[in-house]
Amino acid sequence: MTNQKKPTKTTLQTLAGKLGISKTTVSLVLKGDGDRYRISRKTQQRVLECAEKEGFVPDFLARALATNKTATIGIIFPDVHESFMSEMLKGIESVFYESDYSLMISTSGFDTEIEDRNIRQMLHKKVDGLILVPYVPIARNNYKHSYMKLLSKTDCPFVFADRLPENAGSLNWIIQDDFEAAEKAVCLLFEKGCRSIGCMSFNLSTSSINNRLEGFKSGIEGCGLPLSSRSIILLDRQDPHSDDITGRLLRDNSLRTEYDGLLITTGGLAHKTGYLLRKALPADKVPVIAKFGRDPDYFDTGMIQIIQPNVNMGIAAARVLLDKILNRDRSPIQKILKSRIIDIGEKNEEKCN
Amino acid sequence: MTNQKKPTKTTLQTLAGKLGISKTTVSLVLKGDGDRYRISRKTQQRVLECAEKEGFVPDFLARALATNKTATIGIIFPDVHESFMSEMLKGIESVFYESDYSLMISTSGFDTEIEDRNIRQMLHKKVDGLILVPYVPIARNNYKHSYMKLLSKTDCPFVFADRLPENAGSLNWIIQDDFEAAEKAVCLLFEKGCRSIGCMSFNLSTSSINNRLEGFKSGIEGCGLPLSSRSIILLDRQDPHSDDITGRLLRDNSLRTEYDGLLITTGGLAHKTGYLLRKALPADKVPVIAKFGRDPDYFDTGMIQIIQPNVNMGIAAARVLLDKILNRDRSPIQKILKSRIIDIGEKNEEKCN
DNA sequence: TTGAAAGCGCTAACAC
DNA sequence: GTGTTAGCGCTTTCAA
Repeated sequence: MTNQKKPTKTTLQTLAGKLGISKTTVSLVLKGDGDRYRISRKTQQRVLECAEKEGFVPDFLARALATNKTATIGIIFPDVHESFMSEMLKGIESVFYESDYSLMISTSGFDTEIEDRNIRQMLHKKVDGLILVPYVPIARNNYKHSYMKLLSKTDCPFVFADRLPENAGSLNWIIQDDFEAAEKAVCLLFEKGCRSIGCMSFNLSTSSINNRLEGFKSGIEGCGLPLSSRSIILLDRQDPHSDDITGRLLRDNSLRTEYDGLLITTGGLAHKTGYLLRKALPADKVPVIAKFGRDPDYFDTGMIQIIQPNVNMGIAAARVLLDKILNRDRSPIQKILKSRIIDIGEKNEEKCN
Repeated sequence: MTNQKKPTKTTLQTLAGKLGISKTTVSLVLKGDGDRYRISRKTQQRVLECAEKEGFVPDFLARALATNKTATIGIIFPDVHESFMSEMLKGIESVFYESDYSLMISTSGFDTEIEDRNIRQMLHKKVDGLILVPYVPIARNNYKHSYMKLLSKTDCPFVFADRLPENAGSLNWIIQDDFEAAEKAVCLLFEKGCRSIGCMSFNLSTSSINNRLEGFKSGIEGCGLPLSSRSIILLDRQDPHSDDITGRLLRDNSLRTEYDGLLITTGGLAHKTGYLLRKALPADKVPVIAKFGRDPDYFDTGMIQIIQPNVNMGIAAARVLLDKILNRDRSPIQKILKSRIIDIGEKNEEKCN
């Protein structure tokens, strides 16, 4: 009834007091190192029982301060809306769940300053490792990620996923086979009879997009088709109300009619383009479209889909990071995961939610 | 060249030493309390400069241990794939970004034990607050969330979002107007000429679904239509390969033909149903569908959409939580946010990604 | 105005 | 086998 505000949280000290032994012994036993330090079975037993009875849980912050470890992983995404975020996250979670790590997540909302700040914040909060999906601003060719300097001098292990910043040659990363996937998609379009194949993309100077464009070119050449200045359509704006795909398609007549096949490097752009073309052209004039990204469940777009290994990318990134955290070996690990191409009408497992 | 391993991290102590004053003074000044403690302007100036020069950053864990605050918010989602997660997250982030909080996120993957564990873990990690989107297992009518006990005895403020567990009457929560939205959607179907309106839903005993079902009934009665045992179709499985919508639609002929309007309580289910019905029936026999959830960009489903205020729900939940964290007032805050109904063919802002 | 010192609760090197 | 003790780096009360 008096100032019993504090239910006197059970601490190591409390336990030690109750048992009449020292904090050290208790700590050792509770960590499972009892045998290694040859603490008598009897003592161990008593400690365990008492801890159980008192519902002792070691204070996280105190331990973290002492060990400088937080069992927390930081993850930086460019944006929440990218559908691959949830898939990657699933993969990442599945790995870290086992080891009792928590995930601290932040998105940069397409703003490099925020991205920078978020990375700084995570390092400040002492995450044990970092998974980074870098954001690359559109149409700035020589953009340098300012956080690269920060990262270069941190002890905290990190791994890039999906796309790379500049100079990532000797760092850890997991990406997908953008080049090969684009190449194959072009071949598939060719097999379907397309002879005037174009490629449409946002003009992002990031590795994944670059690789897709290169893969496209290689595919075109591999099929013996000509490559012209009109083969690749680069969009400089993501804003639908300005000089982007809508405007281009409406103004440039030939753009609407000169292709019988189109490789589109991102899903959203593909859906929009498909939507516009279907509106603008008679059905038999709409080019065959191949695109990166999976269609939403239960919507048949009639496009060739390049399915990216997002869940696996998450798993791989998490595993690499865990390895770097646990082992002192800092030699870079780099992986390229395979995509899968789903042909038009090919059976795509159905999901329900 | 020698054992200079440690670049001797700058600490309060270091600074104090360099300046020839005490830690206290430095700490006070750096926290901005210099004036309040009437520390001389000159000293303050010196401290600030020195801290700047040395690039001093207070150690997060040490401060957290001392203050028992982590500037971290825990968020529990049932699953990453629910599209509303990314929208809510956007809202939540927008609020906490300002105040320099980090977000620790975990998903329970439709498993109540994991959900429980995750909450426990977040409390253990000393999050300053918790946003919970509870998972409710399908078809278990009397399910009790075991974490309610845990929460009842924690000091950590928390707020429920989107749906409520049992006994949430006196807790903080933000939900949406499921009842009214369902009711209105039914009226809209009626206005469109539907006279045999059914409702299809997963059989989840959670507040949001219950409210939608009640809203449906109320709407039906409001329109003067009869309510029969066949008005509501409850599905007990989410597994598409078992006795769920697919099976029901294929086996039960009348199910396919007895409705001219359908209210469906979740987006994924609606898309699947629409897909199946369009396949099974001639176009003029497919019932008009109203459903919760927004269609994917650039896909016209021809359904009435009930757009839920997900971003705002995130914002509201975050604000409430922040308020509870900063103020000692613990009286519950509860809000119901409005949904918006988009009629078939109504212009829906287009996005590009 | 400023400083000393007692925490916060745990870890780990070292002593007995 | 078990205990002592010095950190980890910051906050905060109290005294000067």
